[in-house]
Amino acid sequence: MERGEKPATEPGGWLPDVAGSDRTDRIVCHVDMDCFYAACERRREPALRDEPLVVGMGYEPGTDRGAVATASYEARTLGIESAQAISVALEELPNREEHVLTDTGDDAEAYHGETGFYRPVDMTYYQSVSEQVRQILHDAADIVREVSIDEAYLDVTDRVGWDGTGNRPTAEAFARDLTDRIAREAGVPASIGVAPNMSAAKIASDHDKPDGLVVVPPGEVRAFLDPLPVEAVHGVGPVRARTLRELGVTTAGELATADPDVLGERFGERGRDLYERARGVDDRPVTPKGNPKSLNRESAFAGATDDAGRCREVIGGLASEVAARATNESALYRTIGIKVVSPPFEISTRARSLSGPVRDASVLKRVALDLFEEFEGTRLRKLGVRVSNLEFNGADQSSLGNWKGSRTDDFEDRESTGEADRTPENPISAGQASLADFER
DNA sequence: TCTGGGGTCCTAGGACCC
DNA sequence: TCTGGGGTCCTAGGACCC
Repeated sequence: MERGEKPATEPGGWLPDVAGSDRTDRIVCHVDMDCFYAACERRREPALRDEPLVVGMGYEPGTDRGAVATASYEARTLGIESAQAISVALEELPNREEHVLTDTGDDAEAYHGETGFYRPVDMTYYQSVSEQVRQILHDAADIVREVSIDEAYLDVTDRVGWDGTGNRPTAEAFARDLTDRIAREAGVPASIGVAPNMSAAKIASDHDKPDGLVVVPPGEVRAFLDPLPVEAVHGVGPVRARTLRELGVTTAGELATADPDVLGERFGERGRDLYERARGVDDRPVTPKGNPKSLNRESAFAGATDDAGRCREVIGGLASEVAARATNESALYRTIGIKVVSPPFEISTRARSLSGPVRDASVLKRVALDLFEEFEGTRLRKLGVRVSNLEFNGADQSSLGNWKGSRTDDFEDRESTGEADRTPENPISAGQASLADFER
């Protein structure tokens, strides 16, 4: 391999030329579940329907711990927002004699709600519902990209027509059928946006939630986007919105007619993207989701602690969990990192790369603890462990890279002997390398 | 609104290489 | 020997998304 040349199996590396990537007549569908976690809870507990419902994690009655993951629309009208502290959210719920299930399954004495409910996140269950939805989507479209547990893009160019000519259903009929089917078979509501590209489809699905169905045909994209606030454009959060406001840009239409050079100056590469998205231009092809780029586990203390022993314990626990996930995903990692958050909310990260990919829980743990040393005794509220620079082997390798062939079955759970390690520049094996790295 | 957990992508500066 | 240009990798931090 020439130096600098990326191995072809590199996750997130180049993709083969995907037919249709630069077509302007694509039909892209964005499916977005409405309040997915809350909808799942209602599916198995119908009494929660039409009630204000807060789903959160980490809540401990009487503390500020825990944040809202999803609030039902009924709860939102009461002022409850996602990411809000649960203690605050519960105060917004009207009172009645009713119990609230806590994360530990006990009734919380701290709260007697009225027509308001709290349920702890149950990811395993939501995953199972998500899987049902996933199967429906794959049945409905040839190309599906799952973005998250409750969101996916579909390229339905070959199955749907804008105007319904030929034997194809119209975009609207297709989307209507799809939401009906998801509701019927998976038991959860969805909103759908259809447009000529991913960005516009995403904005469309968001436009009329819940239970929305918005179709934006090719000729109408600009007219649809222009009046929307810039925040509607994917990639514009609070920080960029403020910067844009300083430039006099508050709507997507204004962003679309802003000076692209100025945007490039302020936002770098992203500026160009935002500009194009606001103009309704987005050539990214819908591609199936590849392998993850990093795996990470983090956890917050109730309050903050400067107890180094306790922190080391947590780091060790998180490291084991990350290692287990890596095994689960057949991932090898070359970079190990930690994240520490100190009050009020200062985030620091540290990372170290090994000379070869490994999958070794003890190395992971030791490197993580080693990186943590510099923070020992510091007051911390949160800790995290992460692995990145991942490589995959085995049958779960998705779509790309398998053709490289040679390195599929020569290692199991043992440490990697990845190809990269056998190059002339680096003849040592990954196992040796990782230990040498650690001791240095 | 003082903040949970799991991710992605981009940027800037430094080390290092030819 | 104090000096060019081109490039990659690594780390740390930031913004954003769900």
